Amino acid sequence: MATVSRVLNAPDAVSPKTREKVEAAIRTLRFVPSAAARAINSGRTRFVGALVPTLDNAIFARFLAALEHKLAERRLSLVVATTHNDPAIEAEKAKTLVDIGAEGLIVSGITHDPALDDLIERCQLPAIATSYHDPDYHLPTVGYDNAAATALALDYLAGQGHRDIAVVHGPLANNDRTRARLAGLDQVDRAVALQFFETEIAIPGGCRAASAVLAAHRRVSAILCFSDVLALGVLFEMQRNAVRVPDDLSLMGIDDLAASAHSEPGLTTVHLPVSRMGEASATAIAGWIETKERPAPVLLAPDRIIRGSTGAVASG
Amino acid sequence: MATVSRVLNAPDAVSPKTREKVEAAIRTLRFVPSAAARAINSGRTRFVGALVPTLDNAIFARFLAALEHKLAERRLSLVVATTHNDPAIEAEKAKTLVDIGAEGLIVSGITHDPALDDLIERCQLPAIATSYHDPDYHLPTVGYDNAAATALALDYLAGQGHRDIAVVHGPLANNDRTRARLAGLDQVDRAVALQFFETEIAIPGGCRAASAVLAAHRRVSAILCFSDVLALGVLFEMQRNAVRVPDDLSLMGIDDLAASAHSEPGLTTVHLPVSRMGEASATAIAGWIETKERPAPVLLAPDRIIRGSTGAVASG
DNA sequence: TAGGTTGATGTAACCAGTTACATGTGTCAA
DNA sequence: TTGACACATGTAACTGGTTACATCAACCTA
Repeated sequence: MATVSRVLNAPDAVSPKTREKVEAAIRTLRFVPSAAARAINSGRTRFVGALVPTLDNAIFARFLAALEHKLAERRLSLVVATTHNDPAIEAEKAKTLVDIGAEGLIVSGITHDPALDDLIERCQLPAIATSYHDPDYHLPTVGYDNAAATALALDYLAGQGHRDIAVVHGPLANNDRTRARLAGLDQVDRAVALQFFETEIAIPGGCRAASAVLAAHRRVSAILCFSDVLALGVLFEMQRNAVRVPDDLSLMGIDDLAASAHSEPGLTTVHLPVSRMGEASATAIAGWIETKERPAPVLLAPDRIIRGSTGAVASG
Repeated sequence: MATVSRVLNAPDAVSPKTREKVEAAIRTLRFVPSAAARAINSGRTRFVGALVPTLDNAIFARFLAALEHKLAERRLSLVVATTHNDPAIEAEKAKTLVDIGAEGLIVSGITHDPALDDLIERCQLPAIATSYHDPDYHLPTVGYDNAAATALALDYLAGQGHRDIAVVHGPLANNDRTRARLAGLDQVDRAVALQFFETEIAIPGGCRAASAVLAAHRRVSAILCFSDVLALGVLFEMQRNAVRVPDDLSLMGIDDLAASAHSEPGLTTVHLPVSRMGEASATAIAGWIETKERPAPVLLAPDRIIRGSTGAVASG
């Protein structure tokens, strides 16, 4: 028994001929070591859980891809669960992840069910809040400043002379990221009239919002979407209605999806460093698990990307 | 000890007052049951692993979303690992998943490293191959007939009078799905001249392929992309070059992404039922784990979706 | 009141490994 | 030849739960 364990974990400590005998026995007996038995001794299960709103938005897929990749480097696996922005589902799935042995948790934003906070507290579980920045939050945040991102966008549009702007955003319910982005607009010190359009964060949602913008009484010269997915939907709808972008209407997004760089016109947007966020989250949670030391919050700067979908308003 | 276990798993078997005492003790002692210890007894870890080529393509994200959802109904969690279409990485990550205790594996396609087959064999691990259909494969497949999907597409284009068609596809290396789709073209019994363009499966890949198509000596009247992501890239590139779709060139994809229904023009495509595939995979693997009985292969029919991106060739 | 039954609770074996420690064997120098 | 030491290997305790079984008290019936 002990020798088998040594062959598997420290082959050098066993003489070559015993090792070979054991290895032969392992093969003939089809012996497969039990992960649970190993876990009970090491206290390690070697996986962490990530709770994301959805996989349908490429922005989360990109985040998870980076997270998974970096975790794998630290020999950690990734369990994924989707919450559909419902704190109750999030808390429930978090419970399941803990029940199966997750060593840490990655969550989105800072709005959560008390049951989730309680779970993290009780289990003394390393947990990181992403897509958000708040150094005072009770969990370390790894993310960007959502308000700064929209401020960056609106500031640019205003700087281009736009005074009437439609803002297309996702549902406000249970979504602190969207609310923070909304709040960011107030940081811009310019005289701009805003009209707000709430819709589902998906291509059809963008299309519907675009129709609503076109149907609105007050005309706008630019549309700011809080997500590139929405902007892409808007772009398609504009093409359908023969509204030229950016000649008739400027369009700006936030996220910087892969598609945004290659659409026609290319989408002016604010790049959110979700890949780096995935890597930073992986590093933070892995470090926390290994050293037992809570990591510091990480703030990642968003970045304005100017492409062809925006133009200046002819003065006068 | 036994009583604590009973309070947690069968509260009715304990008298109310003992139960309360135990619950109070659990709270004050911050007792959290160990997942590993439970797993060692039940022999269940309650999670399965999925190995997908990438998360960047929305098609896999949609598959995983459905898979995760349906697994959750069966009280199973999902561990996700990406392979980048590299069989060696796939085998390595599969090993990691088994090491941490995955009760089953979901893989893509039927081209794998021998090490993976060996692992599945040795561990007697329930494993399902998706995105493919082959009733004779040594693992049960849950998927669609890739050859049938492209045949459906090419047949439609040929029926619309197209005789010169460009085929834009992803890398052939290590990708049996792409090769099967290529083989499907031969099933179409029509006189059609095909030109092939291999590129990376992503929007920029589609853009580059589109440029290549436009630069080719021989003109085509239609482009068939083996993936909607590619078709979207092609569409953007055509817009950039003022090539009208479908007036100047018909464009057809395969996948039916969310974006495809709402692009301008809407993308004619072959719908691949990846959500149903996710659900069916979840049902199959969960059933296999619970009943120990290997499930039957599942064949899901692809479906032609005609939208605005294709048109008939004017005869003569 | 004795005996049977029921329900609650404690005891200890068990799951499948890891690891500290004890034992055994072989090599080498004195 | 013997003691010292290194190295290999076996033994048993330990991880943290679950569960079969034993025990015991309370209640009901004969």
